[in-house]
Amino acid sequence: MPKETYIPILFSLFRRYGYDGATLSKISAATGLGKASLYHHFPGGKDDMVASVLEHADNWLQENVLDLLASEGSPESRLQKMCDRISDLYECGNQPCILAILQTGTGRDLFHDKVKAVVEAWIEAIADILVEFGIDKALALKRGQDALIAIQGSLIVSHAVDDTSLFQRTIQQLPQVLLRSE
Amino acid sequence: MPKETYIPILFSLFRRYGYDGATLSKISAATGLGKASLYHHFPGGKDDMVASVLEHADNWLQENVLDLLASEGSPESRLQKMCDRISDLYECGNQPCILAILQTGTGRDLFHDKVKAVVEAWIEAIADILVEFGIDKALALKRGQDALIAIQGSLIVSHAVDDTSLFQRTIQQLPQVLLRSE
DNA sequence: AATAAAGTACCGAACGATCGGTTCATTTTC
DNA sequence: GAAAATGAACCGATCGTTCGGTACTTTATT
Repeated sequence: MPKETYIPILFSLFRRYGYDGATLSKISAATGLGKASLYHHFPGGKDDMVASVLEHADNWLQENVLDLLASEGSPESRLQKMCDRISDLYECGNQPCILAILQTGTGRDLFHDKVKAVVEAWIEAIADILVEFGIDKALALKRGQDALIAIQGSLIVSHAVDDTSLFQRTIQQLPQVLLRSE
Repeated sequence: MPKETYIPILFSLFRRYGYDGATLSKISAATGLGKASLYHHFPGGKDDMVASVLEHADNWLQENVLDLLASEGSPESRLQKMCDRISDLYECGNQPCILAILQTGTGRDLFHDKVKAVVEAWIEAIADILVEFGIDKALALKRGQDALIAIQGSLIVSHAVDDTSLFQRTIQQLPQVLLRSE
């Protein structure tokens, strides 16, 4: 099996258990691969696996959000589509965000720069569409930040209180919150 | 030294490294205590330490937020004070939230119920003060949730992009956002 | 077309290091 | 002197990692 086969499995493991919690034993069991085989696909070991997962997430964001936000259609419909993709990514609020998870423990020191770059790109893409909509640039940037805050926060709180409707409500009202004139 | 002496150290270790990342070696080094001494104060081992930290955080929340929100003064000033305490707790956005951290890895399975209870109590305390202010009960509950979402989300995003002004801005505007009539 | 060489995918076994946890003799404190 | 607190050595288990090697497919050489 090619290396790409195991990326989704690694992705779900790392965002569930974090860098320190996702042990090679767990990874071996989940992928069905022996530890030695894992090192065939990812010579750099666990760090290599996380880096591959992050790269995969970066590509996903580019294709499903950034390109989408820069495409044609009304700002409302584009933001609406983004929210749909986001809801898929986090499985309606049932799955944590790898970007948030990787800010804890050993993972933070190793991948902070990459996480930062991805989050910043995301924020700027949202800000861009708001500027295009006619919103002041400084305000657009703040709202882009607020969008990420709402996404990450609703994921955290939804998991904490075991209620994904919280995440879904937040995502559903996100487009109008971002586009509101006030 | 009494056991309480080490709670703040454990607190800062666990919210920085998470359950799996905060190893006994790190804890021993940070507290200056040998493992035997740690097990004297916390016979239940690491789980006992985390439970004590969570209990400490629960007490902190009770004294600095819940009691405050239920005290006298205008809703604005009480919410304002809560935001000040919150800013202290998270050191102006420089420190993560233990409640968010403990939702990852091994810690999640062990402490999810306790985390859930603390977060729910927090949400309800905010909702109560909004009801007292004259806001509809259902809306007040949503805004209580939104408050926690804003706090947790701004912490995550601030750490991600290395900019605590994001957290500070969110906290600063929280009272008027919660009390807005609309 | 037959054969050699190279590459891909995988695994069992073991490595040294560190994990969380324990034991126990000794020191400190009152 | 009794009780609390501690340092040091140690436990089995697990950590991430490496090694040597097998099976199979693809490419290159003749």
